Amino acid sequence: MQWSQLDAEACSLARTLAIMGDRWTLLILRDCFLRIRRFDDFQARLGIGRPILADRLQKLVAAGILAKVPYQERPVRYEYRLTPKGLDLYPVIISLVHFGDQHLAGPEGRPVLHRHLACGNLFDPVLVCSACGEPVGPRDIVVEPGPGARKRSPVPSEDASES
Amino acid sequence: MQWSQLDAEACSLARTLAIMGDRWTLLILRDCFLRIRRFDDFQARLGIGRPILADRLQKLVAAGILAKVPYQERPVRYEYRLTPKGLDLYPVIISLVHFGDQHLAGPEGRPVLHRHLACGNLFDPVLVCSACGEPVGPRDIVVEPGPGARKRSPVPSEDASES
DNA sequence: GTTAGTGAGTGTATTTTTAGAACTGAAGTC
DNA sequence: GACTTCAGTTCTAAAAATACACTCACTAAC
Repeated sequence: MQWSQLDAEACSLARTLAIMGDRWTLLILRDCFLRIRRFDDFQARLGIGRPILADRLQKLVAAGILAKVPYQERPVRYEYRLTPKGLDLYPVIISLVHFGDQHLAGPEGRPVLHRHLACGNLFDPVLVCSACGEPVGPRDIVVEPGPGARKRSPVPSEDASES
Repeated sequence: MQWSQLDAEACSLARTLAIMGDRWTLLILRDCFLRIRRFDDFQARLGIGRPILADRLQKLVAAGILAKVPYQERPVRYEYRLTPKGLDLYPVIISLVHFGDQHLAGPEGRPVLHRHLACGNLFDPVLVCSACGEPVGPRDIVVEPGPGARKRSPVPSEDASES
């Protein structure tokens, strides 16, 4: 399988990874959620090479995750803002951060804490079922083919013919 | 910034990405959650090159996300199983899949659906606050330095010294 | 007791990415 | 007119990922 044909896979994970599966994209997105918006700010914070940054920003714009909007006219300068689609990536970022918090924090503890404005408490993200509101774990779920399924679905059944 | 020093960053996202930030690792993990466990099964399903697969599995074992356990003795053969730490990556996988479901599904619809065994319904994952149980979005949270914070925290304040 | 077959990997050559610096270009500032 | 800022682009060299064929250990068959 080639990287470029990942998005043709009938797998939502593969399609998502086709957009954000490289080293830098998620780091750029992290900064987007921290309200970094300008080219040079990304570059300075991340220490990323300019050509790579330009390429990644362009791809994120093409994917509809960021929007390039002018913030001044005379020399036209653009900044990059999360679109509603981009904002939907928040659970991904938070889940990733939470895993790092749980398992990868050094002896000093977590680098950052998250406070929920609505209730005022420090919190951890919890994944719950939209139907019943209970937390869901890896063994609480069954995967079923959906309308967009193709033969090579993530369900391991392709060896059925030789069993 | 070099890829290799990502895990030294005082950022949980960067540390997590240092383990799983490449093209293949998350795809391998997806298959792990679908109970794929053997070298050749991964290889056949993913179409990944054997050297890359060997490398990634080794790294995941080193990171404590997978465990290599023998499943037969005579020629000692190993399979790769998720550790408890690995199981904690479930929210990451599910969030990524859900983003793909929402925004990247083709006109035919979602490739797979998820059913919650506990309540029996098809569902979407929702991220809620562990303290109050309410859903959290990108603008409902403030980030505060934690005990493991260093000067280069994700909060944009590093230019203070040179301004 | 050679020969073929399987599962799990290595080694090497090739392609891709990436890093890093310098350059462009438009506009404002001194 | 020289200098600076921002947002890139264009180079080259170096690092990394990748594909492909190959090895190794063992089993089963002949």
